[in-house]
Amino acid sequence: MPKSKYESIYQTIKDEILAGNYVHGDLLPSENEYTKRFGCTRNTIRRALAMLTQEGFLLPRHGRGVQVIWQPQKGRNIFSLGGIESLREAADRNQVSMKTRVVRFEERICDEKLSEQTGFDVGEHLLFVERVRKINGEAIILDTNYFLKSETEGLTAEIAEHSIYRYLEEVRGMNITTSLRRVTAEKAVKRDYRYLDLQEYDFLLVITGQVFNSSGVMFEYTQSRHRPDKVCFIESAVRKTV
Amino acid sequence: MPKSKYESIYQTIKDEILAGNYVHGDLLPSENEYTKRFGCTRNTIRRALAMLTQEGFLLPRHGRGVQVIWQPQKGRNIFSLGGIESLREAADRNQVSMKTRVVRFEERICDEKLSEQTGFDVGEHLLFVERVRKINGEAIILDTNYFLKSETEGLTAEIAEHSIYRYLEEVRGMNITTSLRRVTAEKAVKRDYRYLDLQEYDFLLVITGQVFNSSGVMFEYTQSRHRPDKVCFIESAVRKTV
DNA sequence: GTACATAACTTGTATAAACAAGTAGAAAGG
DNA sequence: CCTTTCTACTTGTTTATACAAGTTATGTAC
Repeated sequence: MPKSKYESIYQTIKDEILAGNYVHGDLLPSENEYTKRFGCTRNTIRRALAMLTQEGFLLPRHGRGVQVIWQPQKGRNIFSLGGIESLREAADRNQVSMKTRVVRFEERICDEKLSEQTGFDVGEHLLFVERVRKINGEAIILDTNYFLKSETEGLTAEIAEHSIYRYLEEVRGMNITTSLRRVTAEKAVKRDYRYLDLQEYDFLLVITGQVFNSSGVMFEYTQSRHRPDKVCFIESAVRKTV
Repeated sequence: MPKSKYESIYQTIKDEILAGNYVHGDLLPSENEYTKRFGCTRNTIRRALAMLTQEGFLLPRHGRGVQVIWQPQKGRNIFSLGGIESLREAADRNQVSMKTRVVRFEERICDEKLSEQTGFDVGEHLLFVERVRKINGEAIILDTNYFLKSETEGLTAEIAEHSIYRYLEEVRGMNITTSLRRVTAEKAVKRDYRYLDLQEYDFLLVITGQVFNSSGVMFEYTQSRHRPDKVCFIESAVRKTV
C-alpha cells in the first residue's frame, strides 16, 4: 500500500488513465479541481502529476492544462525503463504468464575479471543465479544475477523461481531504492542458444543493471538477455526548455 | 542559460560532480548548507537534487545525507536516455567528432502504413530526412526522421547536416518538451548495410521516438539505428519504497 | 465586424514553516 | 567497559501562500 498521499494520488490517477477514462489528447481536471477532490494542497497534486509526466503519461502545458498523451502499445510486451519493476511485476502488468526455471544457483568469489564486469570488490562473496524465463511457453529471457552474499542470506533456489525481489523486500525487509541500467544489443553466445528459444535470431537485447539498497551499498548486478522480437523498453524524457 | 533558480543550482552541482569534486560514495553537503550557499529555501535545493537523483548521480539516504554514486563509464559512447538530448549534443559531451551526411531529404504524404508506424494522421504532409552519422570516421548511426511539414518550414538539407534541433529551437523558437522513446534490437536491413560500416554485425540497437512540442502536437517521429558495439544507453530509476 | 483590453482561468516557480522519521555521536548510567 | 538515552543532525512529507506567466473567452471601443 502506498504510504504517502502523493503516491496514492499518483496511483489513483494512473489507474484512471490506464482504464481508458481519457483518450489521447484529453485534458485532465485542473490542479485546483484535484485539490478539492483529494483534499490536499496543489503541491501534493503537482508531485503526483510530475511522476506521471516523467513516465510519459502526461504533457503539461503552461496556461492550458495537462494533456494525456498515453496510448497503449501493441505487439510487444512493454517493460518500462522508467521505474524499477521486477520482471514478475512487469509480467503481471502485461497479463502474460511467466514461468521461471533456475539453471544455476551457486556461490562465487569475485575475481579481478568479475569485478571489472560487475563493479563488486575483488574477494567479495557473491551469490550467482541464472534463470530462464518462459513467457507464454517460449523461453525468451535469460537472467543472470550476482547478489552480495551477505545481504541475501536465506535465499534459496526455490525462492528464486518465484520473485527474488518480493522475498528481499517482504521477508528480509530490504529496501531497493536506486538502480542504474544500461541497454545494449549483443551477439548471442552459447548459453543463449542452449537455454532460449531464439528462433532465427542470433542477437539479443541486453539490459545490464546495478542495484543499490537503502544502505547505499550496491548489492546486485543484473544482466537480462531478451529475444528481441518480444520485448521493448520504453522511456520518456522531458527536455528542460532552454 | 538556465532561467530558473533550481535549474542553475542543478547545473552547478552537476558540474561539480562531473569535475570530480566528489568520489563515488562521498556525501554531498546537506540541504541546509546548500540553502545558505545558494540563498534559497530547502524546497528549491531539493528540486535540483531530485533531478540529479533521477539521472542517477545521487542516492539520498534518509537521516544520513546524499551520496554521490556517479562513476564515469568507459568503452562505449554513452547516450543518456534520461534527458532529451540531440545526437549533436551527446557527441559534444562525449568529445567525439561526428559528421553527418544527409542521404534523403524529401516530402511525403502520410499513408495508412506510415500512419500505423509513426502515429501521424493519414494525409498529413511530412518531411522525411535520412541521415548517416559518422563517429570518428566510421558510419555508425542511421537516423530517420519524419517531421510535420507545417512545423518545419524553412528547414533545408544543409541545416539538417548540422543540428536540426538547434535550428528548430534557436531559429524557429520552438520548444521541444516531451518525448517518448522505445528501445529495441532489430535485424539489419538493406539500407543499413548500404550506408553503415556494420563490420561483422547483422543487427542494430534501435531507438524509436515520438517528440512533442510545447503546443502539444506530435511533430516528429524518429528512428535511430546504431551499430551495437559503439553505443549504450543508460538510465536510472528510483523505486518507490513500498 | 475587427481590434484590443480585460478578466478568469491555467500551469510554473519560490518562499516559509511545521512535523515525521531515520542516523550517528555524545552523554549518562550501570 | 558496555549499554542505553538523549540530542542534534539528516532527509521525507505536507500545508499554505504568493506571484509570474501563458491561454482563452468575453466584452468594449472603434
